Amino acid sequence: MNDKATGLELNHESRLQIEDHQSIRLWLCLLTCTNMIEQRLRARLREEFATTLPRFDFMAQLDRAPDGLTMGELSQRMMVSGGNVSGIANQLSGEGLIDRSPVPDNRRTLCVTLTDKGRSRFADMAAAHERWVVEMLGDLSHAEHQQIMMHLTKLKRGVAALES
Amino acid sequence: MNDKATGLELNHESRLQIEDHQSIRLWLCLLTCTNMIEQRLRARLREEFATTLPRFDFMAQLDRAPDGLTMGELSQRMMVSGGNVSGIANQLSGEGLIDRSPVPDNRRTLCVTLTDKGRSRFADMAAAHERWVVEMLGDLSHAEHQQIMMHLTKLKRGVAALES
DNA sequence: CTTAAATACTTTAAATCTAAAATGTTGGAC
DNA sequence: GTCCAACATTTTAGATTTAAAGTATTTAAG
Repeated sequence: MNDKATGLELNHESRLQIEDHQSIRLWLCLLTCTNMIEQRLRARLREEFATTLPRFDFMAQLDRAPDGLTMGELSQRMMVSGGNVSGIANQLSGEGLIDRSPVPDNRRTLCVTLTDKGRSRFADMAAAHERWVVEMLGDLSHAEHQQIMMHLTKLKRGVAALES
Repeated sequence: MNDKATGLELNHESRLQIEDHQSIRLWLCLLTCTNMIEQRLRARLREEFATTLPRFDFMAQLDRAPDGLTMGELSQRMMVSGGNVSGIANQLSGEGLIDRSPVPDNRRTLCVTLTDKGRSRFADMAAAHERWVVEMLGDLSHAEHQQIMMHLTKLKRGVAALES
């Protein structure tokens, strides 16, 4: 189907191979980009705020959801295991940065929210975090941003649509 | 600088905010994509080959470098700490999948290569891995692949060029 | 009502990962 | 030659992460 796009005439075997290598290369490129950015953010959060990326992510999710989130929702949105969320919640709760309050009509569920202290602590970190991300991605123009977003969104939908 | 590109007239404050949010959104999109793909690959490697992504990555790096790699090179290419590489190397060496041979003119350095057993074991996994990646990224056309690669490569260079 | 399956969360055990210290090696500077 | 900084790797200690088992609660079927 891509023969027309490339204008090359290749037999099935070699075309398939090329397609495969292309996908692998794209995947490795994606992975490298993400790792590079992640490591820089991780290092800066540690140096300047003595915290970790998952802890920051946990608070960011809560900041985006003013009504609070359940542990399960946090696990889904952070894309980590439930046990992991429990552990981070214990830390942050111990430091007075979040509250875990029972939900009236379901005693299994906990609603997690930022405390005032947590919200103001997060605000400082978020401002720096945003500066760092803009510093790293700012080279790209508005149009390029939109193009990549469009492609990655399509990619994301394709992956999410797969069974299993 | 992007005012012209967007055609919108925004004051500095709001334009900056929008730019920031855009970079953040792009970063989160990138992160989500990578995590989704990574989790699927991780699960499949575990289910079908009883191995982990870092072990696979370790062997993949060696497969791509027939002359072998030093521990330091492996650490750099895998983007993980040296200690981590040592640990995985111990595992794989214990299973007879890699060799660690001293380098004649530098007794600090070890040259790591795949054994025949390691190479054939990796071949099976690589074939499946390639199928999985193509299955996930195959929705995109050749042209789209190239565009994303181009943008991500630019992004990567931008990040790598930053000081510190 | 009773039971069983599903849900929300926590705990546990094992693997992974990191930063920092330790070990051994090399290559000049003097 | 001696010393000292840089290098390549391993070890260590501690934090993070995961899958799976465990606990408690809810839902719904019989």
